[in-house]
Amino acid sequence: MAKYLEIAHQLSERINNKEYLAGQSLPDQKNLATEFKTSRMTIQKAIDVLNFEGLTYSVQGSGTYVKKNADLISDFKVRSDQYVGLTQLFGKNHKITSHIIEFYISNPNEAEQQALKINRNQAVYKITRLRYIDNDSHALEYTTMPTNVIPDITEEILKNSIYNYIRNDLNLSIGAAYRTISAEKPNDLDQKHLNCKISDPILQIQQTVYLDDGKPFEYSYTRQRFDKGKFVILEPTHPNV
Amino acid sequence: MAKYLEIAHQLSERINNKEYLAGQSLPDQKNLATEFKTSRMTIQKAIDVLNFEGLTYSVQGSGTYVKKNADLISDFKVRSDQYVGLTQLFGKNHKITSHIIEFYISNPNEAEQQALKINRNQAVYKITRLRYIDNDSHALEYTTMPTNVIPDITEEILKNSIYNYIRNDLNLSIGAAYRTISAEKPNDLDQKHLNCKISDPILQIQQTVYLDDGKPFEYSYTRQRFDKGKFVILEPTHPNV
DNA sequence: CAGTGGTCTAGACCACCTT
DNA sequence: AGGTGGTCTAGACCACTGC
Repeated sequence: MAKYLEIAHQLSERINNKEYLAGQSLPDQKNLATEFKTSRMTIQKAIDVLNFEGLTYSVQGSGTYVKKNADLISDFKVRSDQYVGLTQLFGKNHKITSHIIEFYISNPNEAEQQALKINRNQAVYKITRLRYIDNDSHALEYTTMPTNVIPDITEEILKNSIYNYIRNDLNLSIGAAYRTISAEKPNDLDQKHLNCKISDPILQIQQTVYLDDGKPFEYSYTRQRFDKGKFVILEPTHPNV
Repeated sequence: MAKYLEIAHQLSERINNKEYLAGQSLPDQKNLATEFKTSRMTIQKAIDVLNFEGLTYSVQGSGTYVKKNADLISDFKVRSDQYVGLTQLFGKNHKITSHIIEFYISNPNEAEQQALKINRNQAVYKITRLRYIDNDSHALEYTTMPTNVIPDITEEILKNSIYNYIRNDLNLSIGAAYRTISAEKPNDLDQKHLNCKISDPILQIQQTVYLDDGKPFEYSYTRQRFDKGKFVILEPTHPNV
């Protein structure tokens, strides 16, 4: 492990242990450099990590201070060591299963072509799954993936987690995600599969997900009954640039 | 302007101008250091900025590559140079106005105490506004702010933007935001003010917003009719740590 | 193996906050 | 003025990739 990460880790433990108190400052960089027997640049890289994580913030000419919501930040970080497929979001304490409603190969429509940056001739998987959390039908998921980017999907994979397949078997790493969240009226399929009344709103998350290198590999909709889930985000500050 | 930011800026322009093509690599750090007459550390800080912004990514032992969705990233960055009050999100091309429905000082309820980290005796502003975009009623906003953190709010301020007041007049800088997005059934007030039927879903954004130093200053709900807006996010990768 | 990015050093100067 | 963080240097060694 790099020295600066090691130091960042130790400092964050001190913050968690209240050795450095919220609102108060850390020792100055020169002293930290002496204590950790390293150079100031390395201390600064460590502090950059803490600042990025939102545990601390630095004021030029004054010092580096522990944020007053440092605890919230740490909490959230644990919960969102994820990447959003349902499996990641709920996998720890709950059992996720899937029923495959549709699964076939076809050509992309215009929205899909645009989002996935492919043309009409590039075949895509079309996947419709009903997802269960602890045997309770939870969400309808419509997924489109180009066959050349994510090859050889099987029903077996769909019954578990596509994301685990992408990461572990295809050994690809997932990058950014672009999401649009909206409230919708339930359509016939929602009412049938999600067991909802005509007056029950639907929370829809539409997302395009990209690989590390920026290539889009998934265009999907997830629809769930309004009382079955919320979407949570922590938006950090980025005082950069 | 710091040299590394200047270099980052120039490199990002080259990416926008397709001098460096998507999927291809930048010149190596040593050459860039020579070109910009600087040290490798400084080049690396510049590249860190690009990587952070999602324009590029680096692979140890191989090179630094332009992401294939670099254009999407730049686009989004422009649109979200914000901070989420409605004013920021829509202010450019649209006229935002507000009708004040309620505005008084009171004591916080339990949820507010917890979110704002205050006790029952700390007075808070309670603000209910109906917000218009281009004279079209768009959203109901329920805001709670501690009077000691954000003092001297007036009706005049509420008719415009609280966020501009916080930034420009109080000279405070806004930090992270924690949001929960959900779909809800319309209540009586929604139906009255947002002109919606009982079957029209509501998109609700509940947020706690923090200052730079981590002190929470706003706990609010924004409710809008399902067909009046969506919530959009771009979630970057953070391969750190 | 050569070439790349990742880390680290020991010091320097600057910009800014505090008093 | 003194102390703090922000930047920068010129070089070094290491870890990894890809031929």
